[in-house]
Amino acid sequence: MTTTLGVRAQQKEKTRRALIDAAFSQLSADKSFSSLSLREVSREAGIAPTSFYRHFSDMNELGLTMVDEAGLTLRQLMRQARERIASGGSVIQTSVATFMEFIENNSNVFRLLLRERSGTSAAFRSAVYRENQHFIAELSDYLCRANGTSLENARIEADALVTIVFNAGAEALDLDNEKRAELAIRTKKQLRLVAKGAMLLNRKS
Amino acid sequence: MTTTLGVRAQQKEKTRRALIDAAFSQLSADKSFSSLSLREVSREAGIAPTSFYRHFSDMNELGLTMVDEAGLTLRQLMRQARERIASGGSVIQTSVATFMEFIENNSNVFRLLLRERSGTSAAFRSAVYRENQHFIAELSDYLCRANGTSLENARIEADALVTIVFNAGAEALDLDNEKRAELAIRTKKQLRLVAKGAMLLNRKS
DNA sequence: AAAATCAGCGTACACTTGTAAGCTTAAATA
DNA sequence: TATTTAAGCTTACAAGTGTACGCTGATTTT
Repeated sequence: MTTTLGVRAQQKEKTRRALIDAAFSQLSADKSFSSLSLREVSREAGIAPTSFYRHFSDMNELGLTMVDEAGLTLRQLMRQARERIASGGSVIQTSVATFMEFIENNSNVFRLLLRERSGTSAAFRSAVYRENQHFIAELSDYLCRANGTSLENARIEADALVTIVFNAGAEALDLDNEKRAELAIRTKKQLRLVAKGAMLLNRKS
Repeated sequence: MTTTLGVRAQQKEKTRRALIDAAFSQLSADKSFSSLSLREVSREAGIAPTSFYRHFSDMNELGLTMVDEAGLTLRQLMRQARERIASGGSVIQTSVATFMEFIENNSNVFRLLLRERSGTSAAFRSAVYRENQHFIAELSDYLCRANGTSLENARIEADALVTIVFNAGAEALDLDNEKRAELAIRTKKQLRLVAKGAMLLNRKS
C-alpha cells in the first residue's frame, strides 16, 4: 500500500532528500563523513542549521541512512551482475568488471562504506558489516548451487572472494585508468586462485 | 655513528616522544587520528598548544611519523614470526597467530594503519600503502624461495594472503575472544585455499 | 471556520579549534 | 664570560561548531 502524501509531507521528504544528497555530494577523497558538519550539510541543502533536526536527530542518524542507501545501491549492482552472468558471461570477469564500474561511477558511495567499515562509530561499523554479510550470503548461495559445494565451505570461499574484490576496489580509488586495468587483471587472477583452491579442497572431502 | 645529545636536545626528544605517545594513547575504537586535535594532544603531553609547533609543523606531520612507527612495529612482528617458522612452526598457523596477537596487544596501532589506509589524506594513504608493499615483498620472497614459484606469481599470491590476513585483523577488532578464535580458524582455511590454488596453477604453467 | 500541527527561520550562547606575536629562561656557542 | 639560540609559555583572536529557545505561517485536522 502506497499512501499518498500530503503537500506538507512531500515537501518534508524533498528536504530530507536534499540533506542526504548534500551529504553525499560533499564526500570526496579529501573529506570523510566524520569531517562533515551539520552546518555545512544544512547550508548545502539550503536550510537553516537548526532545521536539520526536523529530519534527523543527529549527524549519526543521517550517516546510518546513507550507509543503508549505499548498501542498497551495491546490492542492486550485484543483481545486474548476476543478470549478465546468467546470460552467458564469465563469473569472475563479469563480477570484477561490474564492481570496478561501480567504483568509478559511485566512488563517494563506495568510500563511505570503505571508511565507515573501520570508522569510529560501532553502529556504522556493524551497519557496513551487515551489508557485507548480505553480499557474502548471496554469493555463497550462488557458489553452492553452481558448484555443489557445502554451504559451509561456500561461505568461506565467498568471504575470501568478497574480501579480495572489496580490497581491490579500495585500491582502485587512488589509481588512474591504466593502473586500474592492471589491478583488475591481478584481482581476477587472485579470484581464480581462490576458486581453484576451493575446487581442489572440495574434491578431497 | 651515534651523536651524543646535549641536555637540550635530549629534553626536546623527550617531549617529542611525549607528543607521539599522547597521540597514540588517545586513539581508540571511538577516536580516530583525524578526530584528534592539536590542543588535545598537547594537553595530554603536558605542553602548551603553541609549543606543539616546535616539534611538528602540523598534525599531519605527527600522523605520518606515527604511521611510520606503526609500520616498523608491524615489520618487527613479522621478523618474530619468521623466526618461529624457521624453528619448525607451520607457516599459516604461526603467521595468523602472530598477527592476531599483534592486534590484541597493539590494537590502536593497527587501527591507525587500518583507518588511514582509506583516510582523507593522500600522504597517509600512500604511507600505509608503502608499508603494505613492504609486507607483501617480504612474503613474496619467502614464497619464491620456499615453493620455487615465479616471482610474479608469488607476488599475486602474497598480495591475496596479506589482503585476507589484514582484513581478518580488521574484523577481529570488534570481536570477543571466542569469536576471534572462530575467525582465526576461518582465516587459516582461506589462506590454505589460496595456497592450494597457487600450487595448482603453478604446476600447470 | 477555528484550532492544532509542525517545517523552517533567526538569534543567541558556550565551546573548541588552529595559530599569530612576543616574552622568558636555560642551554649552547663564541 | 658574554652572546646567541630555541623550547616552552601566556595572551589573544577569528572562525567554526552543536544546539536551545521561541517565532512565523502554511497545511492539516477538527
